[in-house]
Amino acid sequence: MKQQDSQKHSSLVALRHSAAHTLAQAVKKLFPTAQVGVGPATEEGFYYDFRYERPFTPEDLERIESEMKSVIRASFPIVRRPVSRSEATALFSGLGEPFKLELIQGIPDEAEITVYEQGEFVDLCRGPHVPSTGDIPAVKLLSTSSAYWKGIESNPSLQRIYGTAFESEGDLDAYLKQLEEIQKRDHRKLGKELDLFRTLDEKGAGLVLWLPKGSQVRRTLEDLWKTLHDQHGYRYVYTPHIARLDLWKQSGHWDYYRDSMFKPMETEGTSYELKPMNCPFHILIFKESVQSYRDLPIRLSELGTVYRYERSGTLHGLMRVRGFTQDDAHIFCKPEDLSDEIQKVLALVDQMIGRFGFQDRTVFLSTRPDKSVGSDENWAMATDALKSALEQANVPYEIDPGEGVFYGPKIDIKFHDAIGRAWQLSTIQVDFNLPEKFDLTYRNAKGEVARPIMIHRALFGSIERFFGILIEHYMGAFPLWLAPEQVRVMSLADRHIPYAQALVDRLKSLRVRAEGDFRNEKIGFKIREAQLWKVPEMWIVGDREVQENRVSLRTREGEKSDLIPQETAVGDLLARCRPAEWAGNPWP
RNA sequence: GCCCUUGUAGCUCAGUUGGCAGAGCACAUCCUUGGUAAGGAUGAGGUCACCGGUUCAAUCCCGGUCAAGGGCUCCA
Repeated sequence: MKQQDSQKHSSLVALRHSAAHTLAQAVKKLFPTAQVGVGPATEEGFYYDFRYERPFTPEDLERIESEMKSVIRASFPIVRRPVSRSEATALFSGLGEPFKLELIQGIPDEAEITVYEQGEFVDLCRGPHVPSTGDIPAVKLLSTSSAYWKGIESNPSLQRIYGTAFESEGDLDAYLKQLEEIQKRDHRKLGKELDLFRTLDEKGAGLVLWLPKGSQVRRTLEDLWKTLHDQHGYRYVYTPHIARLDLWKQSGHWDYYRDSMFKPMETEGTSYELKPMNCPFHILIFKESVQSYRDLPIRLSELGTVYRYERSGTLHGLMRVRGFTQDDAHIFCKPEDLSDEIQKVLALVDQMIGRFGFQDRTVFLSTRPDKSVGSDENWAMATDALKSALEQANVPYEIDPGEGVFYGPKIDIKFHDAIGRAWQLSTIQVDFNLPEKFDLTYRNAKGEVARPIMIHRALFGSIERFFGILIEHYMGAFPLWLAPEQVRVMSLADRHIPYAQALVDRLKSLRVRAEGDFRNEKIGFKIREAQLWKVPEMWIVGDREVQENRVSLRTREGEKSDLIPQETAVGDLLARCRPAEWAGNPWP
């Protein structure tokens, strides 16, 4: 089964790669002065880069696509031909393709050089390809953008044309449906429609305004987070948003992280810096409060808001912002406790994230990067501790070589949402660098001075980003326990308002997030509106309900149950509307 | 930051080949008191992102700035 999957995958790669060549062939035919860059298959399709005197327009794309289809109809055989270096150089200099010549120069001496020909088009390429342009059953061009030659900013800017190709029209249609689905779920669109958040834009790009409804969701998340962290032995702390630049020099952030930090601000001749991370403050708290091994491990947690300078072009809704709140914690422990502490974090990750209904989870262990600090022994010890924790917790994982942070290795956990997309949420990072920089010590059981190890960890990653992910995952329809408005009570006519208002008041006093819609509108109108706001439950009140102290219920999904006694409805709601940790306790 | 595209009412979007700015929804007032996704009427609402230039006249043409969208790169 696995082998079949991988065969299918590699044949799709060849198909898309051939589609990319076909794209280049079509562009060269319609725009003979265009020069070709590279054109690989990607995860979801393919692209090809061109240098041309003007940008390609959507109309150009249509013409190019129909030209591609005629190339496909012509069924040109795709022929592989090994060539000598001098032959290749002569060929592409004759064609006036400087980028291809540059690629040839980059091919090692001993490597074979091959070209692939289809009709009048020839491309430097190592393959593989499908046998004929006729073997591309379904292809579509999607968008254009710019990209630097070889992805280097100082290089010329090329125009990239994106497309995708599939084994069948049906597969292509399914893919296009998925794209539509992604657009429907876009958290920026839903965030606006549902009044969840706004970005400051002209008043501050990359900064988030949490509107009341979004703030309510955040509050529920944060309350639950704090409850779980209390239960797991963390101590909650608050730290400032700025500190003197010296702190960031001592921590090493100024050396290693300066490009992502806002510029320092001068006050009374002293430089202050906006915090990009919470860790140095937690370290200062450690120094204030720990002296003995008996105090360890100490777990300091904070929903700490940090500010990082992100280049303007990279900002994106809630997913990439300049001010965000980390669900942060730092665990300081004895070296021998490291693996144990990591296992505890893994368990907490599952307990916290497990309730959101993500499909599954993949775990990556990232090892030492090129740019890093610390001794080989420390890196080996920390990496081993992460491995042994994963193995003891029976968590399967993949190695991500060189993707660790500069101060230590890390575990990254990705979760798959309702439509299968993977999001990196939780991260667990071992750090032996900061404890040294700040000379953290404690007395061990033998009375010796020892150095603690530090673990940085976050479950959500950033609250802003996690909220964005949740909006897309749930398509704005938050589950009852998380919904900003849980119940909307609606009056049928004005004479029902006193009963309905009393019902809302009762629910509010029980800490249910209930609102009333008593406007002078027909019930159909109110229901439509509540549906559009994705309120999970609608409670409808008319003559029959008032007379018998009942309510009629309708859920967001359209299920109805009429004339439920109020006591039953309220009791049932209380049992469902809160996380299990708070069951039976309306005042978390 | 760079390339391309875009910026008109609270929202979604028309529009003017340069001559007083338009719709739907939302909002306000009134009529209607209606049983599970839109009852009706009236009204208010805009420095056409911002700054400058060309012109008798600029929302429209030109330049710049800011921001958003799609990418490159980077990442929570």
